Amino acid sequence: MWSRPRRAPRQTLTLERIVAEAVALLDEEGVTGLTMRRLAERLGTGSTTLYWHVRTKEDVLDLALDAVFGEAPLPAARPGEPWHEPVRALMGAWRSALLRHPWSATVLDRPLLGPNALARTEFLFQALIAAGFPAPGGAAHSLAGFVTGSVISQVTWQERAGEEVDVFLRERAGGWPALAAHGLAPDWDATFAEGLGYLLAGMEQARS
Amino acid sequence: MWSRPRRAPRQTLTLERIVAEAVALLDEEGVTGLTMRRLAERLGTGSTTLYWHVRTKEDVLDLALDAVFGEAPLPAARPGEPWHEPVRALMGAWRSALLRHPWSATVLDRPLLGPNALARTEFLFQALIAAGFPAPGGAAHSLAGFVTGSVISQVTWQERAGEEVDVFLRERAGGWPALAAHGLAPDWDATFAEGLGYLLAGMEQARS
DNA sequence: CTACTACTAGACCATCGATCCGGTCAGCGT
DNA sequence: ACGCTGACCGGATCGATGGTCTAGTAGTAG
Repeated sequence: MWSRPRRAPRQTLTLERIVAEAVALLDEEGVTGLTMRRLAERLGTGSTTLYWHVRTKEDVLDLALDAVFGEAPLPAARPGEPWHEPVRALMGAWRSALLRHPWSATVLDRPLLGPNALARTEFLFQALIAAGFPAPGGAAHSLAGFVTGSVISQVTWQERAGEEVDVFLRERAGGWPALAAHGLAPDWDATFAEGLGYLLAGMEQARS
Repeated sequence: MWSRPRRAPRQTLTLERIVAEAVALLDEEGVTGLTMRRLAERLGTGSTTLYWHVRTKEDVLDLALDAVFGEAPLPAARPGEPWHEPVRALMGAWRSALLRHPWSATVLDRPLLGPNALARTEFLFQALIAAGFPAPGGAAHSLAGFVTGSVISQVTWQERAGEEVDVFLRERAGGWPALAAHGLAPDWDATFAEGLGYLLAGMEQARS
């Protein structure tokens, strides 16, 4: 998607409108509710028309996902603050944006090559370099992967784990005593903060 | 899926055979290649028959994914070893199993409630408790999320990032200098080990 | 032998992503 | 003034999919 050139617009139906409506539709009905026909209908056009602006449905998802990344603000640099502050802020904003659109978790299995995603990745690399990591690749990928994994875990448990699953787990809790005692219904925000803290602490230790 | 009872078998076509063939088909053709019809055909039966053993296609994916988790061996306890050794071994095996079946990354957005996945999660919790973490929930979820995210990152970059994407990124590398300099074509094994090291180091620090 | 249940399958349905082909309309060179 | 080109639109349609309806068959318990 990102590597193909854009066309010159005539501005009746624009890529921007398509993406905005796609995000709205995804928010309302989830990933299975996104159909080219339904999306076209909401835009007051035919499904065929979409294919002039977009090559496949995958393109729509790529664009929608990058729009979500765009919601995560890049932290402003405050001189004198410890290096991990902007990193923590970025990862938190990253996570929040994804959680605000839970369908995004289902769709994270694609390369994040949109401009918004790349800008945030670049920010992360720069922050780590400024912090004194000469080879920030491992740290950056770890942080990004951690956010991705955390969001997916949380969303799948929250969304899919309804009554049925809960009952099932508690019924057989005897088979998984430690998990049942400490793993069910976690405080997701706290869990994320804790894990991010571990990562950053380990990185701080390796830095010095 | 996991919360529904099994039927008594007559053993011509069994759930086990279905799952094994599903994994094989997924390995060969990826997640888009898994069709109820194709799966049935490979099993020498009609697609309708599958629906007697399985309620939806989602069930097949649940089962296939749990079969993959089953490939990760549970580390044997060796007395006297540091607490993070079995944890590191488990996470490595977990990751390896998923990477051996790259389609699993596309399918990780579902609750991991199969017996194999739960057994490994339970092992993780117990190892952390034995290590002295009184409330291992945060640490365990962090580790699990980290593995999930790492695998997804690696698979998507490796699979989808072909020639086109590579060229695209290097062309515009000027826009993301730090990323281009340190983030492309990483050594995935080393990156995973590094990130896991950060996590474990941070946890060790919090423990003491 | 009968009845029951495990199990199989063909025909069929709605729906989906995507394409074919035929249009419409704005702007620009002449 | 004119017509042509290319941006843009959409109805009809294709092949395929997940899933159901209905009608069976075969092994087995009584």
